[in-house]
Amino acid sequence: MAEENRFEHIANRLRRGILRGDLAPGSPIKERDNAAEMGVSRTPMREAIRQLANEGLVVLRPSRSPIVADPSWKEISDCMDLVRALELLSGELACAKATDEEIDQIAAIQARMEAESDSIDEIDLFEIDMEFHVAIVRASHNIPLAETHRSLLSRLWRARFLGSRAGRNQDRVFAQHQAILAALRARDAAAFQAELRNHLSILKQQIRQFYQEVEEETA
Amino acid sequence: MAEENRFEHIANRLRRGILRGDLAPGSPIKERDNAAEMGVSRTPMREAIRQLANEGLVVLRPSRSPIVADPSWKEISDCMDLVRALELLSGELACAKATDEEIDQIAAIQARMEAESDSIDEIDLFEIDMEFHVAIVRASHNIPLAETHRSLLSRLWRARFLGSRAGRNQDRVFAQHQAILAALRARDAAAFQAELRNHLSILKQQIRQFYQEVEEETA
DNA sequence: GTGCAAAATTTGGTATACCAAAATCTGTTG
DNA sequence: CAACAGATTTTGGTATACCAAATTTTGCAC
Repeated sequence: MAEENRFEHIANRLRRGILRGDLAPGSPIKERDNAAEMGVSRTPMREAIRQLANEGLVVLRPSRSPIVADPSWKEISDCMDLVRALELLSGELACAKATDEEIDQIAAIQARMEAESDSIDEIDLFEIDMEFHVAIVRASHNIPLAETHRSLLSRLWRARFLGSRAGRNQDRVFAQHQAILAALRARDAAAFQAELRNHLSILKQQIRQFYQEVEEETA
Repeated sequence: MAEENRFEHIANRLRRGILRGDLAPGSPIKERDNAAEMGVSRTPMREAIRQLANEGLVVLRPSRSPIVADPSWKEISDCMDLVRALELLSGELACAKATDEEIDQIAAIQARMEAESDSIDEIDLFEIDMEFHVAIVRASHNIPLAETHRSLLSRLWRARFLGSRAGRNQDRVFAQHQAILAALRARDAAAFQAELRNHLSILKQQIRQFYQEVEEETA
């Protein structure tokens, strides 16, 4: 994956920690302590924290330690609405501009997902799911769109992961992906968007359910 | 406006320079030289450059000076498609959720724009135009959406400014803004989106024209 | 025990110095 | 004159030290 600067390395490490839940939402990330702990100076740690901050994974507070973001359901929901809008646009563009090779690649991702679904790690499987969506957006041939989408997805990663784990409906997800793929193959933007809407609305529903359960437990 | 850190100050200054065209697209921004020139150390200059980089205004190259971004027409066009998608979503949400006060505020912005149109600076007028669009997005009550939109707008600022200057059709813009506003007042999402599409397509057309003229001159 | 003021700590921000990699310049050699 | 190897410069990255603002703790007085 190319060269990895120290601060990128730290950022990745922190990101993983946050997304896997090792660093609890709301817990502080002290610049100095954390840097010392990982054996680096403040400088790269600073950059890493900034990076995660503008990915939305940590929040900076004036004169206070940065803390791991703890998004409300509203925030998650807002992000998902945004992701939906971006993927709908991607669908329109991809149906018009994607090359046949790109569509084959997307299909290959889905095939891989189905093939490995019961032999691999929960997290790895989920990563493939994300890849599927990312590949579709990339097929739009709109780079700023792809970048924006990627950044939002990483912000939603944890919520989507927890939701999908709670959901336990792999087969239905596969069917939805296949339907989306078929629409793309047919270059039928309207069908694509309909299927995508359906897929994402189910996903969102799942996550909402998960958040409600957590709230009930907390209350 | 809050407090302004040194690096924010530098970032703003550089941004203005880029957007106004004082720093030509493609010209290098040397960390050290630039820092010395502005009487600060490398540290805040670094942060400022990073900031502008992830706003898309400068591009970082490995082992080379960062340079002022020089977006192609394709890139501008892609960003505008993205902005359009975001504003269309905002319209849908704003029609459903904006408060009457917010709508009044948007109307006030437009009124101010019309009132001051021939007494103020070209750039200031343009700033008000941007404010109008930002206010609509804010009325969606979707913060991630607003942030994403803001970041993209700043990236497009220069292109839109140059396009609008070339266009010289203030009255038509006013009419379009009023139409959008009326749809919002009526909470008619479909009408809102139709008017917005129209407005943005004209804007884009203008910018395209401008880019073509520049290309012809260069060729 | 309570309230408040002063001291100590924590924090972000900045300056400066150093290093290694990369790019560029330079001088020599064929 | 061309090509190539070595030296120099430029660049980004990192470590470290210092400062001021803000927070937190401490301790004294009532």
